[in-house]
Amino acid sequence: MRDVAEAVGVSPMTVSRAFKDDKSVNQETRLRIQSEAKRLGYVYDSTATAFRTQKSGFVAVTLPSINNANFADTYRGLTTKMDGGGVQLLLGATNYRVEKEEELVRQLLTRNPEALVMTGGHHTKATRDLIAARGLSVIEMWDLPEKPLGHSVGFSNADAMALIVEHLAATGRTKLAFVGASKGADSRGAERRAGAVAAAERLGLPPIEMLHAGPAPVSMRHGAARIEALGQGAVAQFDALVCVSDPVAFGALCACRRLGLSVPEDIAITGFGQFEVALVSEPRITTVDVGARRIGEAVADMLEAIFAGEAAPARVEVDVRLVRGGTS
Amino acid sequence: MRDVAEAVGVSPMTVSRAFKDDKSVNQETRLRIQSEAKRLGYVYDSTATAFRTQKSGFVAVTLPSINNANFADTYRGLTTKMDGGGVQLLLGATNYRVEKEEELVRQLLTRNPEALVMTGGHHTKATRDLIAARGLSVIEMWDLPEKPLGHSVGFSNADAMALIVEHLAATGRTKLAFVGASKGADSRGAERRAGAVAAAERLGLPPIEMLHAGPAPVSMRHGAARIEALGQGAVAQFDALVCVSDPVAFGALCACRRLGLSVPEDIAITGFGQFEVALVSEPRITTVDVGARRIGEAVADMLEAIFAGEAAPARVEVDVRLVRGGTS
DNA sequence: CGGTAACATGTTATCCGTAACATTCAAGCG
DNA sequence: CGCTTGAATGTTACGGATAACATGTTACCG
Repeated sequence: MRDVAEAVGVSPMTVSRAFKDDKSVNQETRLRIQSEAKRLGYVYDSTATAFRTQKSGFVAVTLPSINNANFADTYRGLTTKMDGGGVQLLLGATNYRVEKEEELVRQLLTRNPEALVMTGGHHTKATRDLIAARGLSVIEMWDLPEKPLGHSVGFSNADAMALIVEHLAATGRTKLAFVGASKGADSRGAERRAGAVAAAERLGLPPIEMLHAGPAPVSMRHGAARIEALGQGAVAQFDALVCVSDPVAFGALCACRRLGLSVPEDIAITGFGQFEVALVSEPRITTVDVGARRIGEAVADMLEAIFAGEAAPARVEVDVRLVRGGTS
Repeated sequence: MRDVAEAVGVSPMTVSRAFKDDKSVNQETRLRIQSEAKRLGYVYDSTATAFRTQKSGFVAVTLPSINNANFADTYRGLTTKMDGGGVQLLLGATNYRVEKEEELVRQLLTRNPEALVMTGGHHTKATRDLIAARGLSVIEMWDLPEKPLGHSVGFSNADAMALIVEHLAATGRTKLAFVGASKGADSRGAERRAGAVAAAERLGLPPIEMLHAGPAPVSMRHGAARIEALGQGAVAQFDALVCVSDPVAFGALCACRRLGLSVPEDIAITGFGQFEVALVSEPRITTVDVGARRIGEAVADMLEAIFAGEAAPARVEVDVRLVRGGTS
């Protein structure tokens, strides 16, 4: 920047101003500076700016996994809406583990992000302390925690799953099995399971059988493997497979087909999250649309308000709705 | 850091050393510093370090889309292998457009990344100039460009697609249609199409019909919509649908089922990329395993070598192999 | 006991923009 | 003509960590 300043014959301060939208710089001077900067191959250094102003221009985001179309949709909603806002997203994956999240948050915080967006409402104590000590704006998404750290955008996984169970009960299904990850790993999955169990009890259905498809994250192959391993006889004892997500449901659907069970005649299958596969598969999978993308957009709106110094709502609940497909 | 130094009764320099693996710090002093830092809630500031040392600790990565399981796998391969290496990935999505890529690279470069990993080998001139002016280490992945900017890790999309066409020809299919994005948008898709066309010509097959499923990116729904829109009669004129990717193939498979065509008896369907859906669907989809994850891992190895100052290979070709499923 | 190596810590200057304040100059006004 | 005002630019002093060099301290040697 000094070089550019000397070449043009002004002070570095003027060059600095010329690169921002400071209107006090003479138009002609600005043009001369810009052309000279280009000629010299000068590239503005965000690092120095971040250092001097103590504003990094980063928003840190944690996702359980990048390899999940739901979270990817949320991320896309976020990026698309924030595009051009002058902030960059700094992404990290927790692999569904709060310990990994803690490590990640620690790492992300060293970059001085101006806000932190986390997926989920379960964190280690150290994570919470780290954040609290900072006075950093926090948004938790995908859950609506009872004790939020700051803002939250999401929905109740338990209530959303109850929609499914109510629908199955209303269509005469009574012998339900829940297909999900083994206990503990994925908190959203656990809440969905709890929601299903509670809804079944409330509706007077027999207890739901638990089919563990392995440690989180579980996807198509795990759903398929679990059902195929059970075998036709065991699966046929149920009249509905309540799956923790659409990919798992799809896996279960394919497995049922291989086992010679027809869906939905012999057995109903439901998913969760409205992944693309649920909309396209034949038959389409009954699921719950949780508006993954809208969550991201709502978070972006909230961030915008926070940065503008406006009052942002502490809690935004996004709508969820049952989407009935051909599998139930 | 000064606060911590004062609390412990040492100079800031000693604190700085204690946070690195500088062995010259007394073990006891280091422990005192660490406990005091923890007590005071001190968090190391990467921004200042990046500024002072002129090393950002960032590796910039561009992907066409985060919403693609193949690229997500590559990214996971990258992160998993680089974990603990002290560098952070700075991710951006180009939405399959070189102009967006240019803007993104411009933005990423202001953060002084120590290396730049880009998906694909097609860039605007401005992008190439920006990178050249920096003398930055570059790795292009997923393609093997004729004129690479630096290192490259990938495979020939055309050759990989030829494996599919050869397989179809060997199993007696002759009336092929290619289902992909409309021309131009996605360079990898375009290369696959070109590869299919060339292979068909070489094998003496009739020219491949082009079925455009819309602008890139195309996924399940686009494949399904294109085939359903054609109708049973038109589709039945072909004996194989060569799809640009597994999701498109899956969409086509579901559409064929809806149209009452049986796969593979009436028509064969092939995908590309070995997405999970290809492995799980019933029947499984014939595809090409391109080792998405291995690409990421190979890039990580290359980065490691580059940072260690070792000689890294300019070009790494990953193996691809045909994976035959039940759709052909 | 002087000398030296090995270890542990301190001092100083600096990375590059920019906030805050100071200055210059021309124009406009009573 | 003196004064004010606004536009354009300059000056100074940082931000937090660290490279390079300097210093102090202990241990051990012949």
